[in-house]
Amino acid sequence: MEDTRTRILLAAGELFAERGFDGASAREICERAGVNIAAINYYFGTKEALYVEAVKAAAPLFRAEALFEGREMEADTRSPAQLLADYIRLMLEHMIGQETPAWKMKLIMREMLEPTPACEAFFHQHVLTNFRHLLRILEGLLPGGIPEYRKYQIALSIVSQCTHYRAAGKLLEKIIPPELRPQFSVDHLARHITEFVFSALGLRSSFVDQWRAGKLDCGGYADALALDRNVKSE
Amino acid sequence: MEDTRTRILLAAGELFAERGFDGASAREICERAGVNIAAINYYFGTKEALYVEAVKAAAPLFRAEALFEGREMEADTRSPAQLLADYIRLMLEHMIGQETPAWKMKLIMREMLEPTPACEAFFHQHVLTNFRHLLRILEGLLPGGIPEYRKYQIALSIVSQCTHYRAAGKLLEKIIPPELRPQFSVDHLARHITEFVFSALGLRSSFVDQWRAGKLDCGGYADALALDRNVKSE
DNA sequence: TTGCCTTTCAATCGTTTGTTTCATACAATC
DNA sequence: GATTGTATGAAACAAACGATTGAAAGGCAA
Repeated sequence: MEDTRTRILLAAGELFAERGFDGASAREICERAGVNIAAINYYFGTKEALYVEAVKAAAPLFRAEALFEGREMEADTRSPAQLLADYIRLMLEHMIGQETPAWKMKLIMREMLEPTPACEAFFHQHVLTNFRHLLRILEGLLPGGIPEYRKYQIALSIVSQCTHYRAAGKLLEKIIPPELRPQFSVDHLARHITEFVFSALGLRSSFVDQWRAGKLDCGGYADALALDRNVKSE
Repeated sequence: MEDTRTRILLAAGELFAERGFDGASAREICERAGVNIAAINYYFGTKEALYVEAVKAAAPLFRAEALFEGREMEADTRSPAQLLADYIRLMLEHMIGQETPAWKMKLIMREMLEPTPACEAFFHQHVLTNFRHLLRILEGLLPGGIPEYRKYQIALSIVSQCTHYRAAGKLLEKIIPPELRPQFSVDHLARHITEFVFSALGLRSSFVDQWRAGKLDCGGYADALALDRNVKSE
């Protein structure tokens, strides 16, 4: 039955994400899946092969290509600023959104922290294409003369802010006071990070004004948080 | 001999950081330490107790108090901007600097990603005090009327950029082209992140000008990277 | 029914795990 | 020199691990 294979893969993904490769025993995986221990050997061969399949099942989430799904690359009328805003929101949705299964992103973050030899090449390619997408978006925003390393630094400053909320997830739950937690939803964080990045890039005169005026769509917010209206202006 | 205990603790710290609690076997730890297996029981009781000791040995690194070492809190003449610049640099030095043992920060990041029940309370307290230090620095920079959640968002945007270079360390080595790698030293990153954050906070008119004029010390840099001089100005 | 192939199951394989035991070696104290 | 407390070492403990086996069960065509 194909259903058995799927159940194993799901249970394995959840447990691998929760406790890592060594922490999740084959017996517990099969117990959660409600199948016999031998099934993991029958369908996947070894536990390691099962792990690779679980990572491969989770990795497609981590794609910036989703930004362009349903659109033609050339016919895309979005401004570079809107593209960056969409990118940030897409990342955050994957990180802390409810739609995508939590275990998939957990497993991917685990693979980022310490790459498994079995998944290394495959996974590296996935992350690299995603990162290059962001670099291309930035090239539309930044002037041509900007040195290459600066693009990398800026890109990493952007992705780090997004990934941090899953990387340090358990810890943040305890650091952030409960009454402040509503301000750390996908919507709120997407708005904050986008505004933070735009402001850092000195794009306030044009893009952030559009942003504030509601001409850029990101999370359906209309009101402005007015970052630098509150900031000390000397 | 006290030396044996120390050797075990060091070997355990390195191996726990490398492969996690489950991945590092007690036999391998003792083999690396050059002691008998029974020594881990003799000095620490259980493997778990040894892990706790290893984390406790590594955690003191993660302190913002180091910013003020050798100074009197009240007599500190540094401006809030300089304090933030120092904070960023201190974090980065701990993350990717050569002075502090790499395994200590690896172990701490591992504990951040998935807190061990044994270390949870102890570790939480450590991170929290560090985070509150950053919040206090920000309060000196930002106006009084700014909402609390904004301070948290900004603080997290800052720490995420610093921690990211260790959290995704192995992966970044493959993403960043070799010829660009010199630009990702502690000095270069401290400068980039500080400037990125200052610019984002709208502190360009005062602090960043001082920064560019070399009046703020951070990493000994004198030349300006001139972020927004390169940025498209429409 | 019969035969055949796929799937599931209980039982067990050889390792490796963390932990413990007991005997020994060392150094200091009486 | 005998004794005591500390430290180390080789061996073995039960338990859990991943992997495998051979038999049983199920479905399906002939």
